[in-house]
Amino acid sequence: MEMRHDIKESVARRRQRPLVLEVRDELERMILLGEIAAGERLNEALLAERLGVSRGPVREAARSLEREGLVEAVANEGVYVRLLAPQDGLELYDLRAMIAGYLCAALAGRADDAIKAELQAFLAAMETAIGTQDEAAYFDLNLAFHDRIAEAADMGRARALYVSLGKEVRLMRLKVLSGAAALRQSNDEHARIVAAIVAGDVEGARAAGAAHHTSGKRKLLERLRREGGACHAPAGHADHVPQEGQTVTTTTDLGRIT
Amino acid sequence: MEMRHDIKESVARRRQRPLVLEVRDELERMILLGEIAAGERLNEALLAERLGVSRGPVREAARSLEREGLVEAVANEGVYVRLLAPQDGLELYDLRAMIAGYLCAALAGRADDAIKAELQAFLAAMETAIGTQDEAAYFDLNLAFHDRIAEAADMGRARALYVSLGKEVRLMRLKVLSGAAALRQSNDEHARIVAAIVAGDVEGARAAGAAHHTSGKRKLLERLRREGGACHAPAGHADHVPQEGQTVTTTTDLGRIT
DNA sequence: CAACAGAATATTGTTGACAATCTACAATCC
DNA sequence: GGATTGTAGATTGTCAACAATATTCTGTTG
Repeated sequence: MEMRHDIKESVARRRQRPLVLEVRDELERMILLGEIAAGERLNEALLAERLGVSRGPVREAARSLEREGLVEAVANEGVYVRLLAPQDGLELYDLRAMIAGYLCAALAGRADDAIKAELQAFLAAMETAIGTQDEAAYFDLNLAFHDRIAEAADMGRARALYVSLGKEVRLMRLKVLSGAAALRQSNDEHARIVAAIVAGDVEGARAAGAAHHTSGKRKLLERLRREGGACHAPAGHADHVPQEGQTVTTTTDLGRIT
Repeated sequence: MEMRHDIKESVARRRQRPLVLEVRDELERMILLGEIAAGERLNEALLAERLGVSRGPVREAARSLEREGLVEAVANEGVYVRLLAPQDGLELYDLRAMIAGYLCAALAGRADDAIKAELQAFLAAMETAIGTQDEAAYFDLNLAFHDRIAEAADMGRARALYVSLGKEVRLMRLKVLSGAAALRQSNDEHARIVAAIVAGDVEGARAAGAAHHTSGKRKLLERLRREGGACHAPAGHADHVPQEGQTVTTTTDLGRIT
């Protein structure tokens, strides 16, 4: 009896991820890549048809994304891609800086030689990307570098938060890692983080990890001062998003802008 | 036409809330109060029947709770109330301490006389509760006090995180606010927070807010040393462990269940 | 008696249909 | 003309049935 194929098929089917996971990933991808713009509404029926599933999994995926902060649901109206106000963005950077510092500190207290070497290899690879002016490669390496730190720190909730907040930040569609000078500064900060982790300097690692993200916030502040407006062009149908144009204040070491 | 405010409010209230919100609140209540024990599975059909709805809203509510960290879904098997390991609890306290410090610092930089007076009134009320040894009242006041700080700090994401992490902590079912000495120490720490906020001392408020939560972590550590075991008495049915080949329904590592 | 295959049962995964609600636009009135 | 009301279409909210999968039970076999 020809069983091989049947068995393989059976195993494949058993490992099939529930549709809601596929849908969630796809929606997240579309949102993060801007294929669905900030402030835009997610049409359940349309998305379901395009993805070849029914509306049930789409609705579940939307609820999941809602709790993660990528979309916002309005009763009897629909779910919208979140449109962040400038002060929301600043807050996200603050939170992310704190958690990054926490993760770096945790890793500094438990890092073994293997992870230390791995992080130093990341540094070298990013240095190479800077040399060849390959910004796309640097971007990917940068992402992998930070995720590796979060993973190695072995802090489940903090890592999840860090990743989740990173996705929220991407809603603003800022291109901060652009230009040779920015890359240069970024990897210098990376080097300080790695040095502190390698030295087992817990507080130094915390400070370096937080500072690296705070510099991203500084770039956002500069852009806000220059452009003065919202982070993203407000779509016509985003009335439910709080967007009062009040003065942005922040309580970190960067002082406050008025 | 001049429509009175209470009428508009009444109409708004009558406007039916989607079932998924009601179900989510009810499930959250049941989990937080321990009516569904940690590690226990949520039976969709049973819950739907008990709540008088169909399974759709129950599933959506579960997805929502999953992203919040209260439950964990396993593909083709069900969603379980999260069972926290001791180290997960410690991590939650750390995160909560950081965010509380952030919120207190933000409030110290923007507090007006009204909120300052309000916080001092909270202090006095909690002092009274200590005097009459009314632990239940102190518990409620304590909750309201911290939520008021989070609200007044006007940091949307940080506040949501603070509240959400607070619920996760409750999964461990610890009774830290018990005994006259504990209440005494707790309100002394509250007083330091309020003093820093009233003085507009941003960094002092951050430190006091963080320290207050760190002392909760210390109590958890003491208990762990004394009892040596898990945070929660392991029920016989609560030893569910996701195994190889199962699709754990989360894209991010939401921590382990043990 | 232990181990195993297979049926029976319970539970989750998914779907399409129907009801409730909102939005857009045309008809009506002042 | 501008505001208001009513209607049609689109979209979300909810449900119950069916399919796929996991679990439990049971009889069989070594």
